[in-house]
Amino acid sequence: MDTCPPLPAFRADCPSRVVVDVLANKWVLYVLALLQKSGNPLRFNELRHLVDGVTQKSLTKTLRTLERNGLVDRRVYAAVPPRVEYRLTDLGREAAPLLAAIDSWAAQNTPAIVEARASFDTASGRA
Amino acid sequence: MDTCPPLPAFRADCPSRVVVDVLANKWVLYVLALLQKSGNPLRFNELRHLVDGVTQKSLTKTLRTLERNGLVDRRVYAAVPPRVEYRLTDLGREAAPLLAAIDSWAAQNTPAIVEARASFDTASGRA
DNA sequence: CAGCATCCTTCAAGATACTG
DNA sequence: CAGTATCTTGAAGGATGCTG
Repeated sequence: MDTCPPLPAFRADCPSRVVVDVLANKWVLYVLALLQKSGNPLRFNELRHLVDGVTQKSLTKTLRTLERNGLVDRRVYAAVPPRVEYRLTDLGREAAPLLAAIDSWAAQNTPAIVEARASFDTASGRA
Repeated sequence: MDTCPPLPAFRADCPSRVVVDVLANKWVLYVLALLQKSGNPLRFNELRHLVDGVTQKSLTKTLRTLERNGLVDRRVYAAVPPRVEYRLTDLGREAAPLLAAIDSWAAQNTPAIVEARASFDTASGRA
């Protein structure tokens, strides 16, 4: 049930597949990594500006998905103006470092990737 | 250049953003994780069957992307029938464990996620 | 402030057929 | 075997306007 030996989630009918589908997403990665690095709960508009380039619609959808999958806790405060805070759940606190690690690795290895890309493009572009 | 303090890749104009965009992908995760767990090079159709559910088109595109970004090496053998092997580059060998870790975590925590999801759905579905 | 609703575009992915 | 080419669909994402 919880594992699909020998290779988790590679089979389409494996339950963990849907979990990977949730996590292997750009905005999910940014939101979880940011909530972790922040250490504090973040409000909707805080996330909106921290996750540069995300639209309100995409962020809403991302946060709903994370909430639905038990990775993020959405807390609404009865106040005017409205105040909604998002924080990692215990489950989210486990997953976030895995995604943050990808962001860190990406940042460190961007030059190598950019170089590989340029090399590939020139090799393909010309004979 | 390589880092965007204090939060890598969260700004849209940060170069590492494109690297995250490559890695935060379902098929990329599976291909890299499989190549790592295999330890050996894998042929196109081997990957096609191991990554259950991927279409030939999507796999081709995924592999091209990985090759272009220096994560996978594509080796063609002049033979009949044609033989093409894919293996991790040094860069790919660094990145793969990070993605494999997500797959493992997903497999281990699927029950919790499924439960959270059911809980959320019943709470939303009814008053 | 934190969203939901709507419209519209685009572009990624599936199905299918063909080739070096 | 390992792809490429084409067609079609449908879901993701942007823009805009409105609301509790």
